[in-house]
Amino acid sequence: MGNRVRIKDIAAKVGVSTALVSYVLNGKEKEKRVGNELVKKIREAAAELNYQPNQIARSLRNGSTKTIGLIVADIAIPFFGQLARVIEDEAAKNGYTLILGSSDEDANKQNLLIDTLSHRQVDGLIIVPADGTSDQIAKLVKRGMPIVLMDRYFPELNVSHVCLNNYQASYDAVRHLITKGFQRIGMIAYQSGMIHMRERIGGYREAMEAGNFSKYIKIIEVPYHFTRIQTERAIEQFLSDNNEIDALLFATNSLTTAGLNFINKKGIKVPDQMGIVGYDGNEAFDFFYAPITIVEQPLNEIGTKSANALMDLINDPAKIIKYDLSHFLNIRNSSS
Amino acid sequence: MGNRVRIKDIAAKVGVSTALVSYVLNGKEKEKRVGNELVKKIREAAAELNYQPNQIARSLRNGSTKTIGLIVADIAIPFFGQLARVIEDEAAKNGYTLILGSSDEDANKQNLLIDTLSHRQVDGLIIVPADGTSDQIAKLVKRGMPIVLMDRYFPELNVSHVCLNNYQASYDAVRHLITKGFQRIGMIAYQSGMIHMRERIGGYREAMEAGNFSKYIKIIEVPYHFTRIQTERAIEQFLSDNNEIDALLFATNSLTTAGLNFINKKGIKVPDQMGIVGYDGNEAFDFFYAPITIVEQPLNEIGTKSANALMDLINDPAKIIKYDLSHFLNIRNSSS
DNA sequence: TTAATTTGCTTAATCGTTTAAGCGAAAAAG
DNA sequence: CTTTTTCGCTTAAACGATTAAGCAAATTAA
Repeated sequence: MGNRVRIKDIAAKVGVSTALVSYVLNGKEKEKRVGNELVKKIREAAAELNYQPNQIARSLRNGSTKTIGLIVADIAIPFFGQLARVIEDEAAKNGYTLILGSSDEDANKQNLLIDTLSHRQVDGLIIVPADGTSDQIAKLVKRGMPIVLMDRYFPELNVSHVCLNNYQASYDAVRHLITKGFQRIGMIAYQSGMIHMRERIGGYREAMEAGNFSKYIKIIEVPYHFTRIQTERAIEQFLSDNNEIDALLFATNSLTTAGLNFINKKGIKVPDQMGIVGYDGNEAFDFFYAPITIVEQPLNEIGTKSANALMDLINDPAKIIKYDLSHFLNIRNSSS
Repeated sequence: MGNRVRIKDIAAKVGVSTALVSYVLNGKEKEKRVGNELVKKIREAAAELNYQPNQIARSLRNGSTKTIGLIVADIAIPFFGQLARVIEDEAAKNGYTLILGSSDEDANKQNLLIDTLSHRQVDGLIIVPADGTSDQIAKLVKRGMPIVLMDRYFPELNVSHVCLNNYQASYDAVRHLITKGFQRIGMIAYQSGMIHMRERIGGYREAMEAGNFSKYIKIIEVPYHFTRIQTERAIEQFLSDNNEIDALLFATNSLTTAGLNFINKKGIKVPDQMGIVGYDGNEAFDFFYAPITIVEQPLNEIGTKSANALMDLINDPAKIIKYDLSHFLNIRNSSS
């Protein structure tokens, strides 16, 4: 703490100015033509005193913290945890460190996090934006903050993003179910105006129409909180309708989990009584008696592309990049 | 970026010194007796210019970054993701922000992370220490860095920690299996000198001895990498022995997952042919045809206690706290 | 009326780095 | 032998905030 060694201490020990020490420790001894003898002495003194550079001071002076902020919905959700890990590694390769925040899909929390992180002078932000936060993002961009949106984006904003091609993913999932003979396919999604959810729903809808099953289109959107109970209610509602459903497309991992639990409880057999396709892999779905067919997202690609898009943006504010990546439909027993 | 507003700009706009602005924005206008008129003007100017404090400059001056470093084995593992989330929230309540790192249970990576984070002047560290890093921790402590070890600790060091009472947890799990009539209970653990693993193994061993089943004690320790294949080999080895086993205790979540996959593949029936108890809950284990009995750790308690222990330590370096928390044995079909 | 105190502000140092500018001395060029 | 260039180093400002110290002016006390 108080005994921290500063450049000044090394300078004093060797008997030179702090400038020389800084040059040497930053590897600029050639460029700044520091004498060979002193280079050695400075290196030795730094090692001997166990000098640890103060990145805060350096950040203040350089105007760059080599830090990137990551705002996800909830780091406890494996999908985001895995993305965080990929981003962490990719950032580290380039000398960046991660500062973390979870928004709980809440606009106010997200706003607080953005403030906290930008006060900490992060060089850029990777954000999984919450519903209705287009203004927050727009304001940030106008202030000149490098931003990459991940998992979702705002079509009205010209901001970098790395997402799944959600429309295509849902479309393919439904096509697959139809191919397997399912017709009365229902969908359970989150109540959200965000594009990723609208596209997942849109893909479902259009695939149903393309299959001439418009009359069987049934979508229930549940709120983000109390997912479990709301999902149960949604399924109950599906079941109590005259036109029973014979398959379900779940728009996220947690909806799938909640749904399967309930389907199990009700004794509904998968896939005989109900075909199932979910989003985002999970070990849980491998252990289900009928392993679950999954729309898999390319996590590594999303993470690395997000990190690199941000670092590119930091170096060149004009470099706006938009990715809509492809899914992989991992077909298993639950849908055949 | 370049258009950032500084205290100096507010001072210029109002026509006062930067000192006054700082006093007002920090709520010290009474203490420092700033005139009411100016207080209002300064507040207005700050709002009008949309002043955003520079936490880096403040950190440098104050010698505190209001930042805590969190080093886990892998943030992509839900167990650590959930802990991170709890810590994030608890830290945020006290104005602290999280900086994140994953060590992969690797001493070198951990060392790099510790350097990176301490260069960034984190006020303290919460570490899930990798095997063989006692020296790293000791050195940090000697340097005066506030540290809380989580999930595991080093008995030889007088450092704060928040862990499970792993001995008791394994002991209870084995007692439970014995009660249910299992006798030839094997254990699959990680190859690790870390106390948490030694205690989990120790608890197993002593419960077996207490049940007069010493002769059935069989432990295989698999390396951290290539868990999947190594776990399969371990189970094969158990099965090929003369004394077949009738139950398995898995020392972690990922071992359980790997093990169940293989047991499934081999067509072994749980619990009739093999009783199972694992560590750390996971949705996956609810969906297994025989839901898995689990040693559940009190994640919220571990996280909040770790965060608070660290913040206490930051405020009072003498306040060393050690918790060994209790598990909850969630008994389900896999063991009865 | 003078001295002491209070009020309300400014000045300037400081945190630990980085780096442009400058300055003798030595070496090279004329 | 003088001038120019190169070499090897130091000085000091800057990043943006905080805060101890100081200083007039106004107020109160003596």
